[in-house]
Parts: sequence; structure tokens; C-alpha cells
Amino acid sequence: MLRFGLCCLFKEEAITFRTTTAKVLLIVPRDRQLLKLSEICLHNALNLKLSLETVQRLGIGAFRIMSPLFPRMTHPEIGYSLNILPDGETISSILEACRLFAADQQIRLSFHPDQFVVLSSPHPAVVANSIKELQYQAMLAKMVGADVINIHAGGVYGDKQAALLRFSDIYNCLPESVRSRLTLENDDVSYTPEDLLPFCKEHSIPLVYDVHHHRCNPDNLTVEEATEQAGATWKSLGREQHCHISSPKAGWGSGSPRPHADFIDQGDIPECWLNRVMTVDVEAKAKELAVVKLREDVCVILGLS
DNA sequence: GCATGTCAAGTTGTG
DNA sequence: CACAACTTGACATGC
Repeated sequence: MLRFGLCCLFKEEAITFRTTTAKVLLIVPRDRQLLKLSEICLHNALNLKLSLETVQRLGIGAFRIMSPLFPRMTHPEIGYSLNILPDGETISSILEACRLFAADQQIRLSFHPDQFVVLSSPHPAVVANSIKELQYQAMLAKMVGADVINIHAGGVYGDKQAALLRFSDIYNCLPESVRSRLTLENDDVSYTPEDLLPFCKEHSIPLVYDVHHHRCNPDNLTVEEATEQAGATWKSLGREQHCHISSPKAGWGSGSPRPHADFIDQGDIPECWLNRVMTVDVEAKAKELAVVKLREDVCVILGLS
């Protein structure tokens, strides 16, 4: 059975996540920084719990947790750990409650570090920051029980194979908490499923197949072939496949198809997905409304409503 | 109060 | 060569 996932935020539900900036924190003393960060982390932990309860109520089966749940945690000057925050213990206990709730309700949790995490970069400082960020997300993933930390292969720098070789050197040195969760996703400008599949097989890294990116940045594989072959990278590890879907805001005609629409167009749902067991993250601006609608649409298509 | 510009970080493609 | 697109809002600032 398909399960659909919500990405990070809600449109109509009264759930918010707070953040702050290094610039503002740096003008106050350390104890004031930690106080403010503690309030924000506590707020975000409580709202993560509320998010999980809400997706459960809406029949949504997966949730992507926003990267800055604990804002600026790995910043070189602001960085902190939970145990030095005034409310650190409370925050930890709320994350533990999230883990138990998600496990009990079978809500699959994932992370998607943003574009600054680049393991294929030729710049050592970029890679070092990326590893720090991945360790932070692995810590969160462990606390809440998330099994996926999904990233892109990064830049090409004129030579994809050389870039992937740099990636694998770094990958082999990552801590187990990161390696056991790390997945690769085809992107919409550089790396296609065909580029990544041999690499994923060789290193036993699951491939998150983004069908919208594949349509924006196609290769010789059909959607059916890419779905099946990406699925094999999960199956060989005994894990449930994870995919992404979105629809182009401007349609498939003139103009860039890359920006995401509010909802998923029924015509964009691959038919071969309908009877698979897998998680599909819905990348749509209308957030939970789009996930609920897609789920209803698929139920109608399958005659289950 | 409300509108607006800013925010740690990378890479690519466009204007 | 500079800047927007990825994705995206929340928040600080200034009127």
C-alpha cells in the first residue's frame, strides 16, 4: 500500500516552527543566546509532536522534519548542544515522545538536508560543514526514530564520475549513524537516476526516486524502469522504498516546469506506483491539503473510496 | 501595526 | 559578471 508523506510544514493547521539568525544572536551574551535558543527549540519540539498527531489524524503516513528544527545548532560561532540549554531535558523528553508516537502510529519520519550539504565538493571546508550538518541531523533522526536522511549528489564540477568518487571517499568515512540513514536522490539539473543507480548499488545506498526531477532532467530510463530499479536499492536492504512527487506550477508546456504547484495533478501520478508498497513524499505548496487530496484521488482511482 | 528586507552555508544556469 | 533558482517562511527592522 502507498503511504503519502507531508514535507515539513502545514498550510491551514495552526502549527508553526520558529527560527532565529546568527546575526541577531551574536549581539547578545552567551546566556541570552542559549535562553532564546532554548525557547525556540522547546517550541519546535512541541510543534513537532503536534505535527505528528495532526498527520496521524489526517491519515498521512509520513512526515519530513525541517532541517532547522534546532536552529543554528552547527553554526561555527553559535553552535550548541541540547544539554546546555535551560530546557534541554524537557526538549529531549518531547523528542522521545515523538519517537514513541511515530513508532506506535507507524508514521515514517525523514530528513532532507538542504543544498549546502555537498559531499562531492572539491572544497574541504564545504565537505567538513556538510559532515557536521549530517551528524546533527543523524542525532535528531536517532532521537525521533527517522530512518532516512536524504541528500543530492551535489555539483558536477565538469566531471560526474570524479565527483561521485569524491562522494564515495567521504561516504566511507561517515559515522554509522549517518551512513545507515543516508540516501541519494536524483536532482533536476545534474544527476539522473541512471547516473546514480550503479553508484547506489555499489555502495548499498538507497535511491530516493523523484519522478518530477526525472521528468525535468530525463535519461534513458522510463518512469517504470526507474521506479523498479530504485525500488531494488531499498528491497535489497529490506527497507520500504521512498519516492517524491510534485507537479509543475506552470504546467508541462512553455516556461520552467521546475517550480512546484499547489496540488498534484492526477496526470502526474505514475500508474506503476499505484499498487506498490512505498512512501511518497508530496512536494506541493498546499502542504497537508495536497497530501489529503492526493490520497483521496488515488483511492478513487483504485476504487477504494 | 504593517510592509519589507534579511537570513550560515553551494552550485548551476540565466540575464 | 551578477544574481536568481532550488525551498520558504519567520523574524527583525523601520516607517
